Amino acid sequence: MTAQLPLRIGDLERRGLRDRVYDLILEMLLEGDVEPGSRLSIDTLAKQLDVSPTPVREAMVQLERTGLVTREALKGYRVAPPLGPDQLSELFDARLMLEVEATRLVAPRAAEVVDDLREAHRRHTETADRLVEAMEHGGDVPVRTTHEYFDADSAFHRVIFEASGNRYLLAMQEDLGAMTHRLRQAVLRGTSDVREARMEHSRVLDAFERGDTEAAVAAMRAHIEGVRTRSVRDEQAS
Amino acid sequence: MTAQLPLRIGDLERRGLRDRVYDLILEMLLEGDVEPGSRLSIDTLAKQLDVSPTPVREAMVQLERTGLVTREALKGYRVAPPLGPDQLSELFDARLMLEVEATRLVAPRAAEVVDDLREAHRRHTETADRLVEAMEHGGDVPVRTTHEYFDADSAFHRVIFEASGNRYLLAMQEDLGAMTHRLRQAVLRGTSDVREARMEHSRVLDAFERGDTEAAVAAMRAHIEGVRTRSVRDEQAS
DNA sequence: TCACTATCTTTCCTATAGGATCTTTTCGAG
DNA sequence: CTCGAAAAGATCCTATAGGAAAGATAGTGA
Repeated sequence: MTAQLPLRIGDLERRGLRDRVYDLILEMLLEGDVEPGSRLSIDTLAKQLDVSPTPVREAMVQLERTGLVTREALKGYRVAPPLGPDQLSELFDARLMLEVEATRLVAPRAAEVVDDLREAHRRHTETADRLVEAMEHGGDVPVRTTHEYFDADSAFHRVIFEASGNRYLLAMQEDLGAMTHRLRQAVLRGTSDVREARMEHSRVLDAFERGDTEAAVAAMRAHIEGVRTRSVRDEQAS
Repeated sequence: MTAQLPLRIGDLERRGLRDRVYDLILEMLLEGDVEPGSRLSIDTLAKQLDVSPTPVREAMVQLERTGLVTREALKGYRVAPPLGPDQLSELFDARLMLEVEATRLVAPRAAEVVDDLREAHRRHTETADRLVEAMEHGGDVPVRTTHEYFDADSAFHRVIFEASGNRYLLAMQEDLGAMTHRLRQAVLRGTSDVREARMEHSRVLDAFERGDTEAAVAAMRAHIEGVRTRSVRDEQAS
């Protein structure tokens, strides 16, 4: 986050070229400026990033597991098609299960995480305000602003999963994270969505501060269902 | 399953060398004849399988995601260490969540799956009987017998997940599947374990046949908790 | 005897090259 | 003009080779 990350690599910073290539391609995909269904040529990507095909190939295997790209043997990789209605429904069912379970695990030890959660919520509110302002101001919303908002949103949920102390739950959440992220940027339409999300997060935080486990679970459930409702609505609108 | 699968490859059967290499290494790991913590050299594996390092490397990336192998950048891959007590606990928490949720999703449509479930249970019972007989007979139990038993066990649970109609749930279950499998073979000690597991499966099937959702969920929960109890007991015994 | 260093070996990691396969384009026949 | 087939191009896939880093071993000094 210095000034403007170059697409070239050049210096491998002590953790393998494969991981850097993975990050770059992931960012490219999440940025959203690639057409779903379009081909992702190994050789082309390798030339663009100025590396050999081997690390690109490894990164693609990793990406395949996230569901962001699809692979057909001997035919290459493609950007995954957008989520259909049924896929959307399944995704939210799975996410609801995960978030509820994580909340239920963490809430009894609410005191240990409430500080981190409050800080995450503060950041989320801050970025949300900035985003709403930018949207109301008219014109194009800076990519950076939406990016920060999404990051803050993810961070809020991640606080809970990391505190759950269950590495498998965390891994599952991160697996779904990529899909969820892709969904988010496709959805975000009006300022009301942002306001509602902020309010729902606030209710979760309140329940944690009061140490009320059942209320926390209920609030989290309501939040995920809220996201689902808004997503489906925007899906149908388009 | 013709007669004796050769370690060499030779003919690539229309789905990429990478996938075949993955299957072979996976089987080798699940077979259990590799020491946890031992190194998995890319080049050595490539020579053993008579392929180049590239497809081996891709397969390892895939295996890394399953948790069966660990990777340290610039240091190579290792067979994952055995599950510690806390890891065991987390694994069962996660699996309990998944199995309960899947059961809850499927049970209302029990009629659609009860046939498959009954058949899976029949196979499980059959292999269990064979395994118990072999164990009581004394001497070494054939690898094939235990393998068939584990497969039948997995298949029983898979019926439910596939019927859930949620691809993310299924994917999560398969992710945990590798760890679960590794656990199983480390645990299996007495014939009572097999009998208890068979009984618990039977109760799940009964509840499905009666169309009683809550009973099915309770039976599944009891089953997973039973496996957990037996695993922890055997863990402490060793 | 112990600790430290330098060298050597092993292994990972990346790059380049060539064979096999799929896609596209072009040409010809109906 | 439409359809089918063949050839050219692009791409995936695998193999081989070489540079770089980590680990092991032997040797020297305190």
